[in-house]
Amino acid sequence: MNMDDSAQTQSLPERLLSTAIDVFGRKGLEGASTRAIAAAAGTTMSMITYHHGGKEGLYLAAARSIAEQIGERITPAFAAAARIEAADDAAAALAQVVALVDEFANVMVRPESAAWARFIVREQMEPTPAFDILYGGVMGRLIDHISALVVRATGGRLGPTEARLRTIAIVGQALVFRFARATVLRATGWASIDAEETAAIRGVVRAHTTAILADARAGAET
Amino acid sequence: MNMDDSAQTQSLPERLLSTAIDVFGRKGLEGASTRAIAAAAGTTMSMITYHHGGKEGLYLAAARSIAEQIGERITPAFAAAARIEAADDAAAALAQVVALVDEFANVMVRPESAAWARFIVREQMEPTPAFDILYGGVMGRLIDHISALVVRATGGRLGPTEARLRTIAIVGQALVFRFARATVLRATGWASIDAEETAAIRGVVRAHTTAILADARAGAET
DNA sequence: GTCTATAGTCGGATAGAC
DNA sequence: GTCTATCCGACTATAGAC
Repeated sequence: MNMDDSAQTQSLPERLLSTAIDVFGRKGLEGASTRAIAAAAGTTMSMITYHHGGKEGLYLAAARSIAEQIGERITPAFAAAARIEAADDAAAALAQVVALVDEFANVMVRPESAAWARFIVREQMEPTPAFDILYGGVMGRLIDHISALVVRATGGRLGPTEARLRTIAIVGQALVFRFARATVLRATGWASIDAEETAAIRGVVRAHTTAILADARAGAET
Repeated sequence: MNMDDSAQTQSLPERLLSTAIDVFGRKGLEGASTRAIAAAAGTTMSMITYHHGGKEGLYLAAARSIAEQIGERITPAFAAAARIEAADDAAAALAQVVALVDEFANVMVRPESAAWARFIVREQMEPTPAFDILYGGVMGRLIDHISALVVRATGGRLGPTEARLRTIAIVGQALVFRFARATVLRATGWASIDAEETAAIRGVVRAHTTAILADARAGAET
């Protein structure tokens, strides 16, 4: 239930926020108690009311914080993607999709993504107003950019919906290693996912993404 | 919060069980209240104590019920898979993986899977003793069979761990359409997933699976 | 800004009527 | 087997001391 070591350097509102992402992700909005969150953040429940206006306010603030953190990490990649989208070079677009998905897989297997991944998956299953914050803030843009690149990478023959479905399926390959973590560990017999395991996962996702796009391009040309 | 129309024909313990899968899936073990489950099943809380020995007992019974239901549906497919595993025919194995994943995708997009899919995803994120029931009962066997077929389909060069990683990635493509449903609807602009949408999703998953396996086989032969 | 104390609600378990 | 009534603990929110 504890947070990272930087807890000491964070202000109390920040500490509450990062703890909230973790605990809400594990227990859900109704399953998490404000007492437990406050205790894990080293303070008392009434501080949640004071700083975030109550449990609901803390939950929405947690969603905003997640969208912000992810946005900071991938905005640079979006700029590169936008350049390649404009260039209309299929080979470059394919390479960029593979690079983006590879980076996405890398983020997904790293422990930092665990807390907000759990939070996001819960919002998928039972969306609340927080889902709008997450989708509008980062998820929608990710799909927009990758699917635009997928269209380019396959020679421009894919319709927008099919490109989006293919994008979701491709990204799903990387996502599964985060949200089905318990199954991944059981199936492989791994105790944890460290450097070696990460490399194996990323290699598989890269190989699959390349194979899918090359095949889709060949199919489009026929 | 209501269940299917067959509620009238089910016995009270069965009604409690199917309602519990739905509500636990949405709210989680701690988020769901026994009063809410009992009310949705048209009875009172004390019936949960009587029939399942309390909230925890009901939760484990829900997990057993899920494993049982899925097991009934896929055991026939396992028999066919086992025959092809023994035959060692790469083309047949490839076709069988595509067929299994296609059927899996079909189940994943249908509304019946929604309730137990949510339940399973929660167990992935925060495993409880119920995870052992789910993994041992059905998930492990699914991965065992598909990965054995993947080894055959790619010419027998894949190691067991890589075959399992590839299997998880392939299955992840189908899974994502279930557990990231909210994002799928937003990204495509669909209001729901009916016959036409299901066909589009299955087409994408089939195409990707075929492309991945064909490429892996070609790579293994080099 | 941060804490303690308290009020009011809702949760799960159980006893007992039918 | 099913329900009602009740107990007790845990929860959120809030008032007020420092």
